[in-house]
Amino acid sequence: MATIYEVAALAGVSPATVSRFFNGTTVSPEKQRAVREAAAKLAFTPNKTARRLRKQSSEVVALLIPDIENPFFTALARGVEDRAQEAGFSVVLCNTDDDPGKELRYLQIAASEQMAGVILAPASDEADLGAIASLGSPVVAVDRTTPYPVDAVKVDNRAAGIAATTALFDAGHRRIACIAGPVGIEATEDRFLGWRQVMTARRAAMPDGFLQHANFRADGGHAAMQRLLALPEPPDAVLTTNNLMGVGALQAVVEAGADPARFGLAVVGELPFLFLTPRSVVQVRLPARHLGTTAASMLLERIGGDTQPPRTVVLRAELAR
Amino acid sequence: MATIYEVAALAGVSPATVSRFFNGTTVSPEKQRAVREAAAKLAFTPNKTARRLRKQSSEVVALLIPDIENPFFTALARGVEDRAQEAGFSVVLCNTDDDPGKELRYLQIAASEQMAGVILAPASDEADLGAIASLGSPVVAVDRTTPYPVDAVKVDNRAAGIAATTALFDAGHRRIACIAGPVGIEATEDRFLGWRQVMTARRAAMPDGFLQHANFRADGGHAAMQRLLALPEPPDAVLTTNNLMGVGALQAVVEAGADPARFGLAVVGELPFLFLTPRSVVQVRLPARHLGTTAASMLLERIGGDTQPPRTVVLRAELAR
DNA sequence: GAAGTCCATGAAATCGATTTCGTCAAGGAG
DNA sequence: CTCCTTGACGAAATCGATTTCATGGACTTC
Repeated sequence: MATIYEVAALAGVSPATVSRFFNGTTVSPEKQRAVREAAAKLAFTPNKTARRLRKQSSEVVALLIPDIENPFFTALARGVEDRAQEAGFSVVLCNTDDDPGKELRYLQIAASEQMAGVILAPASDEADLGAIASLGSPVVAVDRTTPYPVDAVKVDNRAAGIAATTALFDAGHRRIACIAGPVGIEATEDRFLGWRQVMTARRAAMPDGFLQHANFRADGGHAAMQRLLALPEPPDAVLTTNNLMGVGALQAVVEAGADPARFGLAVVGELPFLFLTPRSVVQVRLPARHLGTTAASMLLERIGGDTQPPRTVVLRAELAR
Repeated sequence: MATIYEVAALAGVSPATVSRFFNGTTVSPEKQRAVREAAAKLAFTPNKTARRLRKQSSEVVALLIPDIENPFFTALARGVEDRAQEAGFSVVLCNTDDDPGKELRYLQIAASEQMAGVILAPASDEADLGAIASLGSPVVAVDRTTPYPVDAVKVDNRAAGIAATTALFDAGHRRIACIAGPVGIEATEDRFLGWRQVMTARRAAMPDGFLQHANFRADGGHAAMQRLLALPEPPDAVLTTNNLMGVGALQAVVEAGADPARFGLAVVGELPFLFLTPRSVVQVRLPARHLGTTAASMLLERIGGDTQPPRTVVLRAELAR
């Protein structure tokens, strides 16, 4: 790998001039040509590490998501990537597994790698954004918010929960259970609150056991659904507050021999790779990719020097079909 | 962010000693304590950029995959990540979209970022590994091989194609079509060859149109299936050479009103988030995660200085159920 | 007790870019 | 014609770590 010094020597100019050439400062035409030729001959690529050390910043942003195997987050990641790419930034994807420890580690890495910024779907409220924020790197929270004053992009989760539950009511269901995510995650908690609000307003019964907490994956939804079906008086419909739990729940319904077209299922999110799903399944489509592009845009503005007070953008989810 | 100099000053030692403390060289107990305390007080984190510049290497590996929204590749990525994590490495995920241009760009970035190594599912044979290889960073090809002499981890794709096709035969199908991926991708081409081998051996007819090429995504499989169903004498079964094309094909079968439990469908790979799929669907399970961990292990060995000649590891796929 | 090892340590060089500062020459104003 | 501004450009400092080299003291060994 050729260095700027070798290029300078070959071109008969100083390293400073080579640097200027590559960074757009004015350089006389003859020297431009000399540098261009020398660089081409040596296949020179500027060393990003050296540049980063000197400039104290990079063209890399970190994206921290809880689960890379969840299509919601990969779609979101696609959005971030596309937008960042346009602006000449690379994206580093990090899997936090909803583990605050891993999250913290990645945040520290982002800091010590001098990344230009961080987009984070926080695993917990404790996310030590303090560390990052005090560092000057901008942070944008996505999908979930944090108590720290940073930009955020989220979905109107309460409304999503309300829409989904209402749709189940409209389909004639009354005994509607809810499979919610782990406690403490604002996004899915709001969806659960939407469910409760509708249930209360419609004076529907919410017996013990109708609220199940589960991990965010399919196995969690599956187990929770089995618990619901084992109740003395099981529900005739269920709302899951994310997509993968919906997959697991549907699986459990099918396994139990119930007719999935009869049993009411509503999902906040989309059942991924949907094809044989009964039409009766209610889905509230979340703008995953859009969340990503919006978050990336906001981050890029901050990186560009925007210093307005933190904003929160709320996107609407819409009932599919 | 505190620097090593500030720590040194506070601890009353030289920067060299601080560096030695953090890198495990012998330092007297008193100075160890002094450095530890100073570092703690200043919340010192070593600047990775400076370290990387000096050491000419980093603890980051790049993983280049064609499609982050394909569960096969995310599972693979998980494998890579888990293994790398254990060894203290971070993984940077890059989406090549099966675009040789993007792939080349990311390879150059990997080079100029002085990444410790690259794991690559090549988008094309032209992948300019020359650039990377000449650089000294080790490279491991995964899922697909390349003409360059690098380590590789792949699946016995021919056998997978044979197993899937044979299963369709065993289920009584004779008019079996094949939806293959784009030409030039070795992995799926081998699967197609497996199909042809079985068809030839069993003297089954392979009329024009029974071989369809499609892009690797669900929409490609969907369109290809529609073309197959529109044939004057359509097939009664189909093999798709990857998972997402299988999703699309199944969708098309259902839409066309055919009974998916009757129409034979075999997929090399797994239908993701499978639940209502007819039991009759044949799936050849690919060890996605295992491909990832194996590739990561091989890469880590190379990073560790292993210089044996390039190896190719072939994993077996097994018929599901 | 002299000579030879070994080890902890600090000073200074180093990685490869960017950037400040100063110089020098050309061009414009008075 | 002289003074001043402007712009190109090179020398050298800088970013923050690692690493080489030199030194001085403690410890062995004969």
